Amino acid sequence: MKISTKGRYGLRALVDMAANAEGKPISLTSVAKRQNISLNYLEQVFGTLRKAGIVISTKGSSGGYLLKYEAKDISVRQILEALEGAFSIVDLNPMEMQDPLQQAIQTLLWDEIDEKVNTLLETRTLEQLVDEYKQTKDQGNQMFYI
Amino acid sequence: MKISTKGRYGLRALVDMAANAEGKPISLTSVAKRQNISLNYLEQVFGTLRKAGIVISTKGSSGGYLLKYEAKDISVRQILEALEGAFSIVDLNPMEMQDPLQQAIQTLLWDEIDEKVNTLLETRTLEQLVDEYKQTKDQGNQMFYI
DNA sequence: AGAAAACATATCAGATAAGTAGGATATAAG
DNA sequence: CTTATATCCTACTTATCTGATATGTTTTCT
Repeated sequence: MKISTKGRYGLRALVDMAANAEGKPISLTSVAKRQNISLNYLEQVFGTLRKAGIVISTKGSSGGYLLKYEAKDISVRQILEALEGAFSIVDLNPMEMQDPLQQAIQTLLWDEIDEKVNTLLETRTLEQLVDEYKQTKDQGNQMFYI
Repeated sequence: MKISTKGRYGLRALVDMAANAEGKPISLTSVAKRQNISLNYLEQVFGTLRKAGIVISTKGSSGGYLLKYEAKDISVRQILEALEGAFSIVDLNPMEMQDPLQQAIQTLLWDEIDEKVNTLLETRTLEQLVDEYKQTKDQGNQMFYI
């Protein structure tokens, strides 16, 4: 019941991208360096993000990736759904679904969890993460200027 | 990011047990039949539940399992924690934890999800599930008596 | 022309999940 | 006192997923 590294790394890389954006495409090489993630692995992740319509790419020298929409219009749910599939706390096998007892558990537990989590993921945007990141980063740097 | 069959089957089996309780121990054989779960697998699951202090067992003929406490005093969280470990939506590797960006994501996302889910699991009791089950089961049976 | 980037597959080792198998031990019932 | 019915215990198996790594091909700016 965990979010895998694919989702975590992808999300982190996107925040990094958005935080370091200046209009021009950002290379995965630079993201990989800053975030200490294998370039090869990041390429796979961004392939998925591109196919999901979250980023756009330009090939060739001085190419790279850009967000397809503004950070405030990209929800965390979109991102994680692209990388991990839609969130659902359980994955029932056919036999379980027929069980009448299962219905009770589904209603009181799984459905409620799914709803709460999905609502939160839907609410949180990439922009919020970027803002929070910049803020905490600045706090960290302040100590050098006191 | 799923609850595994161990947790799902265990929870279902416990609700079944509680719903069919009459004071005397209930054998896993009967639970396995009603719930269509492999007896061998259930035995492993109930071994864990016993060690976690959720059920007590009596061996031998006409032996079986009983809830250690009343159903209203057993939270779903206790059960799932015994079978799956404490709920936490992510499991970070050491490198990630040091990342400053990670902190932002942790605060705005993972911590909030963990808190919401754990609160729900803590609130829901075995008794609630049993009640819901009995109710929906009765509704299903009513059609035969109209 | 050459460097730097995305893009595309294939491969691989390790971990985990989901069960199976086979017996050992305990105890109530007949 | 024997037999059936339980729990209890541990090892094994099989399949799938994860987290990469490796090796190139294609594209485009300089």
